[in-house]
Amino acid sequence: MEKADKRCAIIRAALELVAEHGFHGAPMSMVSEKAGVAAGTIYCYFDNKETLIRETYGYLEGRIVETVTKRYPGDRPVRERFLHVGEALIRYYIGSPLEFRFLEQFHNSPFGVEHRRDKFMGKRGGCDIFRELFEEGVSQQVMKDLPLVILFALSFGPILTVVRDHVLGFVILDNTLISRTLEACWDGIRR
Amino acid sequence: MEKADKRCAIIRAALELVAEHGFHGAPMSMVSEKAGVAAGTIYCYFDNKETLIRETYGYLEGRIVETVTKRYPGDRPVRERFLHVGEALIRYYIGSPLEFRFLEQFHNSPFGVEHRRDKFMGKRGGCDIFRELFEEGVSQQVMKDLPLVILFALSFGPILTVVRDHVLGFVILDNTLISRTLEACWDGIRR
Amino acid sequence: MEKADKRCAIIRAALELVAEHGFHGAPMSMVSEKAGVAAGTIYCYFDNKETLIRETYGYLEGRIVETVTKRYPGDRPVRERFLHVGEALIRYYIGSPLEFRFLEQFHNSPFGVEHRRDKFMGKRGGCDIFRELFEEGVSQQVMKDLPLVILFALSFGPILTVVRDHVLGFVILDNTLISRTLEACWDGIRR
Amino acid sequence: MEKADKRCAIIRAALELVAEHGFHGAPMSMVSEKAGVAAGTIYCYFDNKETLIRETYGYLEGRIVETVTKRYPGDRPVRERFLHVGEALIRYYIGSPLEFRFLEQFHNSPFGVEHRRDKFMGKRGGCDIFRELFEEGVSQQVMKDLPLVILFALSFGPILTVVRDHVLGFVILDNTLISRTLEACWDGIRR
DNA sequence: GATGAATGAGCGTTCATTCAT
DNA sequence: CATGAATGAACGCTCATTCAT
Repeated sequence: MEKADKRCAIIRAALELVAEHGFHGAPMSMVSEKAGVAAGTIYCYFDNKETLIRETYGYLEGRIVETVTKRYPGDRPVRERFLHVGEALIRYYIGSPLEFRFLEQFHNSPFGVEHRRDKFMGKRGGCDIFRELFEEGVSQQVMKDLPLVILFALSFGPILTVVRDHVLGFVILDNTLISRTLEACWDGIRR
Repeated sequence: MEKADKRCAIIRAALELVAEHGFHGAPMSMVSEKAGVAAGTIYCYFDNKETLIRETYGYLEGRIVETVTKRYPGDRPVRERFLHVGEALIRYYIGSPLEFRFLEQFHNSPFGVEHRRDKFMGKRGGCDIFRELFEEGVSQQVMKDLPLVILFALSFGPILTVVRDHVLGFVILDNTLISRTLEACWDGIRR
Repeated sequence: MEKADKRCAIIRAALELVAEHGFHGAPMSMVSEKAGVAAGTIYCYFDNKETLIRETYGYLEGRIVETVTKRYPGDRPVRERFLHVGEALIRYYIGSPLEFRFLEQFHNSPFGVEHRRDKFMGKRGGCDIFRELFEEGVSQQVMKDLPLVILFALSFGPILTVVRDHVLGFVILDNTLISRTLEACWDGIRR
Repeated sequence: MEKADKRCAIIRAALELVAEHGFHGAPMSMVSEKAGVAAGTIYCYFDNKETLIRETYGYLEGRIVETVTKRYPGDRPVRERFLHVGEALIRYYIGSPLEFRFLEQFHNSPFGVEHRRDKFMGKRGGCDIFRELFEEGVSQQVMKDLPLVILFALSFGPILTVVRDHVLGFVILDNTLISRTLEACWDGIRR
């Protein structure tokens, strides 16, 4: 196995175990077993468990930014861009339920809170696209004049909840349901 | 100390510790210490840690139902009832950040998922009032004709997100912001 | 087994294992096994390994002070008192080779150095009797006018070395050899 | 890099790390890093960690013998030779605190004890010069008629202790203090 | 019922050593 | 010879749970 492959296998294993059982239900011994490496090998690639989880998160974040950015209609109206972003997110999450569950676990851990705070406090990351979109929406007066945080909540709150319900089998998000849900979100934030 | 008091003290201690440090940051020994009882005593009242956490959750659920039900304007229009429920929830959570944090921890644990599944699959609980409200909203054609799960997501997704942001200090929810947020939620679900 | 007995058994086990194999050759698992308790039990009595070792040291220090103090001829000339102290030390160490080895290990560990520094810097302990003796010796002009540290080295350096040689079997310290060695030490420090 | 250079670099690295952090604070990986070689390379030169430490000790022993032997006034009286040896040792140790700390660590490890035993039991090493000096001192009746081991203890016990105190900063050994200390040692062993 | 000392499986992590390159 | 990624046994320590009192 190549070096990069091994690193990747460890991240995959961590991803899956954390997604299924949470941070504390994913002992390093289990991660190493699932990745097919020895216990100590993980520490050749990651300083400690926290770092492993953070880097797994970073890896996912990259993929999501990629997903959302791809074919982003930067020159279309705000509404259309919003719907694009929402749909990209929902489709990505639905297609990668493990990733989705991992992200939920991460966001709900101390790391996640800290991470959000950092990002919020200015150290931007891939979220700039969201910020720009909403700021433009407000300044063009097509969105309600609410704090960004509230607009985010009105948009991503339902999206994440809806995806969770889908992943848990409480609803099946087909194409029409996805678009109707996103339209409803738009109704929530639009003027 | 009375028997009921002791039981209650244990639940309070569990609540606070889980809220502050998460499930795995709340060892039984710490719970017993905070509750002012011996380590073994907890097991006189609860079979094991899982049960303790579940019952703590049940206790909170009861209080929330109480909160939402109190002064519930059952004879007023759907919109008004929705706003009442939403405001009751937000105010309760904001006034009881510990409870809110506990609930978030619980919902994001394996227990939480299982719990939601049980409730969804028919074993109702205190959520009937929500269900009734939304079913009526749909049948009266004042709400969008979407699955209940989606309407829940459009309503409680933003509410919980917004409260979390408040608790973490990313925004301050004053009276006007609360009502404007709830109006926006209503825009999302109304026809 | 009584509570105090268990604590004592753990200290004995730590003492023996550290004496024989050094700090790092005395894993907690071995200590617990030797003490006849479970691994976790040690932590009911001591915060961590460091504390266990420190308290073991403290226990020994107490016994030594006791030994040296007992029948200490406080009203006799400095020389006589010096010989009493030296002989008490040598006899104690020879009679308790395990204790002696432990002390050597301790003194040579980071803890030991720190401990000496603390004591030296003013936080006195049981060594006051030594300090008094030597200060009086200097002021009465029966000892050389050298810094206390040097006088200590001239006295305890040989004593500890000689005991070590005895314990390792390089020499057998009988009564005459003990007293002749102490006389030689006295020759080293006396005016 | 030459083969001999590499070997030497490894020994230097081991020496420094053991001196600073003790045997167990000097992992092979750290030694290799400090020496500027790969982890596995050490095993081209030394069978295992124990061997590395032993050979590091041997290297130091050689340097010390060299130091003590240089300008050794073999034709001068015993007293003078003793003072030369003592001063050479003290000056060497003080000038090479790392070496001194390593030696202390070594002497206090299981290896050290075994090493002393071997040497004592006949497999002589560089200590012959000491042995000769003291044997001559005794036979000329300028030294006390005590076993060699005791005379060694009376000489080197204080010397090592005094140097340790200097290295730890408890005293500063200037020229006069060195010579006065050595005179005191001589008082201890002389007739 | 209540206690809390005791348990021991399991955790995250380290590091001497190996071996394919 | 030299490399350094990989190994896995062993470490110190935690904590849910038990049970004699």
